Amino acid sequence: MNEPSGRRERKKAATRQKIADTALRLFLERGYEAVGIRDVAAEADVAVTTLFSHFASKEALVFEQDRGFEQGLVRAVADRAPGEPLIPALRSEIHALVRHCTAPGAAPVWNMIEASPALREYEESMRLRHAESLAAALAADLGVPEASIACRTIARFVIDAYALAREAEQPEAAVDEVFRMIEAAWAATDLG
Amino acid sequence: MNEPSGRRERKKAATRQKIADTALRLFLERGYEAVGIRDVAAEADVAVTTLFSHFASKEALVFEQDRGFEQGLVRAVADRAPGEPLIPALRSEIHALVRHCTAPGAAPVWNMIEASPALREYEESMRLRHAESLAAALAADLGVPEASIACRTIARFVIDAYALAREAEQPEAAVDEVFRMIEAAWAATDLG
DNA sequence: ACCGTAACACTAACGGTTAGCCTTTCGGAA
DNA sequence: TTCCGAAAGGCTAACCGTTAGTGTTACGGT
Repeated sequence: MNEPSGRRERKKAATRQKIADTALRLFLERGYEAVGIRDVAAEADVAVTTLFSHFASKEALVFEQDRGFEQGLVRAVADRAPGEPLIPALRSEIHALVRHCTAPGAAPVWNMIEASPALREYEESMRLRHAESLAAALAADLGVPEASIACRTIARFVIDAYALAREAEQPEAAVDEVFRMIEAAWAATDLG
Repeated sequence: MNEPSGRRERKKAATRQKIADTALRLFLERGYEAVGIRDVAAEADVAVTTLFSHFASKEALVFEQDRGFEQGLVRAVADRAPGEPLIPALRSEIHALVRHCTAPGAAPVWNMIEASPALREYEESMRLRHAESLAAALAADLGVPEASIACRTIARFVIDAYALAREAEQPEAAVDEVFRMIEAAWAATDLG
């Protein structure tokens, strides 16, 4: 009934990619707010409704790879080397994310995001989702109930580290500074 | 040129209050999404544009007292008794906020907020603003630069405590649990 | 060869938000 | 007291993101 591999899947993926590429190009050329959904759809040669069947919102066009970030975090916990302590594993994952975002080529996109309140707000709500996924992964890894306050707290703190680093002048140093605090917070729980 | 006290100010405040009261009443009666801005404006007997000159968005109608929360946090730092340690002062402020939100009479409003993604998202972005104000207050109180990572981190953590407590089954206990972690994080900084 | 359905298109609208422009009303200076 | 400037409010009309409703095409599995 399923087993995706087929022409359909390829076409769908191609359409999605074409929309995302077109959107990002237009946004960078003319500015995020100056480009309307109808512009993107027309330039990508798809209907507006098609665009929205691939992306839930205009902002989602910019954060196309959001899923990767989320899965990276979860895997940093679940798939870490046996015996590797939790917090350092998370720290290096956050380091990787920050490096990815501060890479030279990525500057224009992140400038655009910082210039748009709508995009900043969307990113924050995205991070909330990431924190919840991470909390679930932590709870699973530690064998405690999902609602565990300690897990949810650490998850939020880790996401905060990413957010704070992104706004800092020296992102890498900021990650280390915040993680020193997280390490202490973690040690203060029953679980640490 | 200014010195507010006048009939104009009173009328303006009255209009604002009337709009907020009407909006909250309609939202609770019919549900947040089922009530349109035009409904609120009509029922409050003002023009839509007038409504938007008092409130920046539909969501802002629900969080009318947002300012009070923000100032409370800042004052908890700035106006605390001389010699009183920082973190406990923040903890009792958060306790007060949580008690305020979990008060019996407030339940319908918070249920409504939890039921609406738009309102939840707005609340989160509101908290971001609060965290930034708190970070500034902390930096001022401690005599460190505004950009100080430690201040910004603690501010975020404190706001997280509020957010986590609001979602917890036992909000008061959650506040204490998170603040044990914050205390440890604070002690791990240069400032603590 | 055929059927079910996923992908896409088109039209219209809805609802929040804003721009442009005009009227009223108050506060304070002349 | 009078009058001017500005603030508050109003009206109209639109913009823009988003969705519902309704088809149409083309692919995949049977």
